[in-house]
Amino acid sequence: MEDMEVLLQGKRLNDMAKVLKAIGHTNRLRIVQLLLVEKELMVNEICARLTNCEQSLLSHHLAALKEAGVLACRKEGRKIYYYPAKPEIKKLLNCLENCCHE
Amino acid sequence: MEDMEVLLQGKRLNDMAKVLKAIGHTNRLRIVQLLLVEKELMVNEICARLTNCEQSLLSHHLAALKEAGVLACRKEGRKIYYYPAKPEIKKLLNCLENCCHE
DNA sequence: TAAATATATAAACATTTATTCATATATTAC
DNA sequence: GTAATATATGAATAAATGTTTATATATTTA
Repeated sequence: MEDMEVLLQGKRLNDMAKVLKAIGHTNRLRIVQLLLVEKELMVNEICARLTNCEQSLLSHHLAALKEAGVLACRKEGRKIYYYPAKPEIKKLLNCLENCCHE
Repeated sequence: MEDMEVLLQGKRLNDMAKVLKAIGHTNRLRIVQLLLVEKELMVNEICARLTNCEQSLLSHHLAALKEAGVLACRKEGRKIYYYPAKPEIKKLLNCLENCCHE
């Protein structure tokens, strides 16, 4: 019972750390902010708005953000639109911004 | 002017990513949670509460968290107490927890 | 169905971050 | 001032993450 609680805490911590790792990267953070503002964008459009992030690299970033549960996507023909996976993401980013006023 | 805004954004993003990187690690996240609950703890006490984290490694972790502006510390004799650097840290962790209900 | 477009994937390599281990510093106690 | 305690530091190594490059897949268009 105690064991189980410890394990759950551990899993929870892992999930939390995973989200932090996913967005703890300048370009990935920028991607998330971009999608919070624009609601959703296709890969191409995201790529165009970033610096130092070519197609394949962006694809890796998006996969990481999706895997961490930060972004989700939907397919429309050959285009794929990415968007924030849940409203809590926006709140998280707001809190983060508040943490970083100098 | 525009240049400056871009740079400031860049710096802001960097600071934000820095905080995320600092706490995006299971044991460091645990440290922060611990200190949010206990208000403050000396290094030894933190060490005792963690698994897989010997003195020197903990010291490196604490330095990283301090450097990122997540923790602060005060010295009392030969003991050093660490504590959350600002109240926004607690809010950030709360938001993070909300992000990770499954 | 061949070419073009949009995106993903996988392997190789580069860079960063985490961990260990040995040692240093500062403070207190004897 | 020597020993003990509490913590930090630095260099070496190990492990994880980021980036590139080349190629694959899926969809649409001609």
